[in-house]
Amino acid sequence: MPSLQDVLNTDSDVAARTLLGAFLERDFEKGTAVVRIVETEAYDALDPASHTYKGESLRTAAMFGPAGRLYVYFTYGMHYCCNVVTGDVGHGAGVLIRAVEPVSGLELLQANRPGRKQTDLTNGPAKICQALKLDTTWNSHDLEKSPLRLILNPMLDADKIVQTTRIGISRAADVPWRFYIKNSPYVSRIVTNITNP
DNA sequence: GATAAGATTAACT
DNA sequence: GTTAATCTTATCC
Repeated sequence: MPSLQDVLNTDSDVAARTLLGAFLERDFEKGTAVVRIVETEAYDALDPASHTYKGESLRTAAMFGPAGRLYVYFTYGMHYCCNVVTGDVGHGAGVLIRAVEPVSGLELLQANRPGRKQTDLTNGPAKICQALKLDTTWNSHDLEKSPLRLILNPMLDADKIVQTTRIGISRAADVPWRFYIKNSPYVSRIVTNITNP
């Protein structure tokens, strides 16, 4: 059984496909919630859209660490977003988790985002961090370990995956490194830009 | 020291 | 569809 680090020590666009369908298990005081990853985006050190493009900084240090760890950043003055680190140590790359769907422990997630419809609970990168209660103190957390574990599942068939350009970026906006599971009601937005329909 | 932009969301027209 | 909220970081005087 290969370790998480072994599987994710690869190009971030490959890892972004691999992570579709994977589970995240989050232990809270009141129980465990499980979610399934349905939308990802890849970022790489050679990619002008990546936080790591201009080299390592205090903020991005986690992305330069070993694969299979967490990178959480704070943005727009109020939101956190989480990534799975990929590639070699010293190479700043990772996969942004853009949307997940609840598998179990739904009420634990709802408690963190009260009043939201079920499909609005985790269909965006900052919503996921709210529902799973993640902030920058989780930077570099090893995803093999509780209370937040990443469990990989077999790679989905290519015909279940849709590939498009990434959302909410201005640089390298033409790079088709967004991936999501076809027909998932939890994907963060309607797609206008399908590369592999 | 000042300023602008940002891997977003929710509320509004 | 448009826009306010809100603050860290990078870049530019």
